[in-house]
Amino acid sequence: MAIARTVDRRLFFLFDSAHTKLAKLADYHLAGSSGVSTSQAAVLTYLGYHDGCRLSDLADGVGRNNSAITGLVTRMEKLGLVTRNKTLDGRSRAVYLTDEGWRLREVVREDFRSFNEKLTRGLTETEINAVIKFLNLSIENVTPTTD
Amino acid sequence: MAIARTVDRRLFFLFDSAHTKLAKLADYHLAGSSGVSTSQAAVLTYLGYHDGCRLSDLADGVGRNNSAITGLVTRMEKLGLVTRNKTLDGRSRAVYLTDEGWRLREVVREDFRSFNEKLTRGLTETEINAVIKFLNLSIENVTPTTD
DNA sequence: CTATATTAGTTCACATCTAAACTAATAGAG
DNA sequence: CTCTATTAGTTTAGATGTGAACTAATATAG
Repeated sequence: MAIARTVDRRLFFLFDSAHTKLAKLADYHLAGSSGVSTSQAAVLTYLGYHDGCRLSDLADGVGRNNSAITGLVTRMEKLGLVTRNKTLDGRSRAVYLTDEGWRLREVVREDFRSFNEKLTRGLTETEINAVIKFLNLSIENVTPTTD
Repeated sequence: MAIARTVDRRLFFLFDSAHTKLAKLADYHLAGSSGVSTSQAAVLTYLGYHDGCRLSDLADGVGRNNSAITGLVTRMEKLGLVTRNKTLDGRSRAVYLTDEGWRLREVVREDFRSFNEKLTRGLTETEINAVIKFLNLSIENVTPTTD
């Protein structure tokens, strides 16, 4: 328990550092092929499964708030990757991938296949599952605010 | 292997989502006590162990680049948490915690003790170690760029 | 000793995030 | 049907991050 307890005290900082490095690395990977940012890649990926979803659903799907999504989608619209369309409910907007969006989505998918493989290199199946459990717990169980 | 392989494809996105949530949660925790941001808390923590280090060392220590550190330290200087001092080498600057910085550092330490405990809730010792291994691998082994 | 290379930080432009305040549209109560 | 509450997105202000270009200082080669 002693060792883990020591590390526990810095677990979040460790997590944060790792995230910064991985995000940078992911951007580096993407820059060489699809050219989109990691955040935009997440949007492309999500829309591939939920094309035409509302902005709020997209926000939930990629784990960001509506405000972040507004900016992200606006930039992606300018790049010609997505479109914002009206819905039956006048308050909401549906987001669709454009042809170019679909094309890049495939490039991104391939990028991340190899990237994610690299992430798990050196870990056993059991260890990978522990990591996934930890990440899911972080997302689902540790939330005090509804936002 | 089938299940893990499916998840592997989205491991980074899962990681990214988890990070966004945890960062928000950490900020929420800190806001209620020390009042500093997560990034600033990382600086306070690191300086507690390496008071007077160079800006570049601080950047390495908290996993950010020099540019990010310049801004972060400037804001913290304005808040009276740190000072920038000259060194023998005229190019570099040493960063020191002020008295207020040291005080807040203790508050932050206590905040994170409970926060990190919460993070590991529901995980076994073995699983926690797998997570730590994964994070360390991410930081150390998956780096193609030097910066 | 000078000319060039390296190193440490900063500045700039801009992507990304958050929270809070705001607008617009729908829903629901009476 | 109208008034109020809720919901969906946007806007704003500001913190944070990146990479690239820049300044200043030290190191090193000749």
